[in-house]
Amino acid sequence: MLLSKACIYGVRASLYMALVYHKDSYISIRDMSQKLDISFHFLTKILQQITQAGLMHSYKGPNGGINLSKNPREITIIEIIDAIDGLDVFTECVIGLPGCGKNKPCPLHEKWAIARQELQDMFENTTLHEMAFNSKKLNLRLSNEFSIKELID
Amino acid sequence: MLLSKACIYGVRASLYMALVYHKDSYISIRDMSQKLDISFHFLTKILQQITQAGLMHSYKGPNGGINLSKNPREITIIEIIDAIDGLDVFTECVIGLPGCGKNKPCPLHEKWAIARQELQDMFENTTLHEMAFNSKKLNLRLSNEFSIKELID
DNA sequence: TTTATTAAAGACTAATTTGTCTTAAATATA
DNA sequence: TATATTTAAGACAAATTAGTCTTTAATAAA
Ligand code: SF4
Ligand code: SF4
Repeated sequence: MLLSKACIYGVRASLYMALVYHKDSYISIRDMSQKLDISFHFLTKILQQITQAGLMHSYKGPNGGINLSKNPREITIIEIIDAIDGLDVFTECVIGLPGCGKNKPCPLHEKWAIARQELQDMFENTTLHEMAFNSKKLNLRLSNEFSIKELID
Repeated sequence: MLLSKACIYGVRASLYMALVYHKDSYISIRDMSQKLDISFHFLTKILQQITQAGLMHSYKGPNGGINLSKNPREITIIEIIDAIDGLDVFTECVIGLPGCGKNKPCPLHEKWAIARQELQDMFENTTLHEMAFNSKKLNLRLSNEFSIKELID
């Protein structure tokens, strides 16, 4: 698995937030966890990491919740990944050898270095807005249970 | 991490086997575990999986060990990965959504489907021989401790 | 035939990741 | 102020992955 479960849930939640984005209102974690079929408490902890990384804001109390700290056009997927798994996967050796770099590269280096860069580019160049826009256009699914149209109604 | 530790160790061991490949002699797991700095017992279990997948043969008793069941020119890295982690990473959704495919693809689909195919191609098109050949040519390292030249002497 | 060497098998432990639960703190509103 | 709602924090448990150890089986060679 390229990304951990926690990271995957973080990306899904971020995408949901982009779908229902309104600059000045908060999304309840409880509500989101039900819509995305993710454990409420687990999701809470994941969102705390994302919040602590500055990508979202939280607000306690009635009508509180989470919102994106900037426009979804300005948030890329790699920022979510960085907040949860970190970016090691984009710098480390695919067969786990130490000292990855130009000095003593492992045998797979030439190919892997290209592939991991492409993966990094993919996550760097995909914004939450772009994902949300395509999702709505095609009525894709963010969970087994609900289609996007059902989620944003 | 794209590949599990077990899988990574399996690939390193396979590469070592290709480096010292002689059609008719066996490599001791104990010796290999020391040269590659991998736990002997853990490596034994990993090699059992690879052996059971038919990629290597084992032989008990004095001067026994493991050897490749075909020429390293005919073994690709993906065969090792398949024997240990399986190939799910090359077919599944990057954000873990069920039902990956044309019916209800996730928002990242277009980019991820290309990237994961490239990764699969990379592992399918890299043979143990190719890795070993490049490794020897450049005197790369398979472990922290020893350079290739030290390993095959 | 006895002994030493080697892999196979499986029980066991440790570490990490994933997930659950309880309590505390902040906030809105009655 | 009292109550309900919501996130924060952290203890705890379950599941998975990683790693260790012991015993058994096969084989070579003395
Ligand atoms: S492939 Fe190499 S340089 Fe690339 S990662 Fe492996 S060791 Fe490092
Ligand atoms: S990206 Fe899509 S189609 Fe591709 S994997 Fe995700 S759900 Fe499946």
